[in-house]
Amino acid sequence: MPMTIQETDPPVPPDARLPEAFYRQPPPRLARALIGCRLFVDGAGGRIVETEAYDADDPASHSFGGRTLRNASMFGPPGHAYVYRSYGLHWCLNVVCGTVPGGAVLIRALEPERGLDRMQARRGGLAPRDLCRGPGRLCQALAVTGALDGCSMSAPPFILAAPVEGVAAIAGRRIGITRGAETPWRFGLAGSRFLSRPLRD
DNA sequence: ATATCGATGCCCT
DNA sequence: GGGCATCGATATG
Repeated sequence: MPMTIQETDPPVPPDARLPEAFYRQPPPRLARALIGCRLFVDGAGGRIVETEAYDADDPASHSFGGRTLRNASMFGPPGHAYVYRSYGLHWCLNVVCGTVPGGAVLIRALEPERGLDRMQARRGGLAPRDLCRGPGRLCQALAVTGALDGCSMSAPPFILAAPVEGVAAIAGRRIGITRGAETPWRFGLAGSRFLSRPLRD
């Protein structure tokens, strides 16, 4: 008989919905606040361990040059998704936020907790550690595509829930950008093994 | 451990 | 045509 992993999913948080005001804060603050939150897409996902902030005054941000067809969701309501295609092949998920238009938080990594079997099936049977370690990998594991661009994070298929335990977040420089590289708007859960890379200044 | 490279879509000049 | 908010494979210390 083949060795199978029996899933022992922890319970879904009873009230997943975060208040609308939660998303009305500047991207760096929301990026920090999202560390430790739980993100599920159709029940698959886990604890967010890595984020990055972007805003309209930021040369690294897709919203920097103003509204276009691709970034239109960044100028829509806070608390909705901005999903874009990266390097022609990957998808990346952001949470739109801020007190002015053009802000978003990129979800870069999470610690898988629920739906391990589905995530592994989508990711070629990789170990849990490698399922959601990076924004493109995370979207593949959770089946996030452009079809979810503009959708509310407070409605199916999304669940985004506040942490149930204390969170120690640390900051560093963002990854994979050329402009605005000094800005320390990358946040990570201290000590997590599920980061895409260690946090660096 | 770090470095380099190719794949690939599409927005923008 | 240039430039990516990436990934996986390969090469080398």
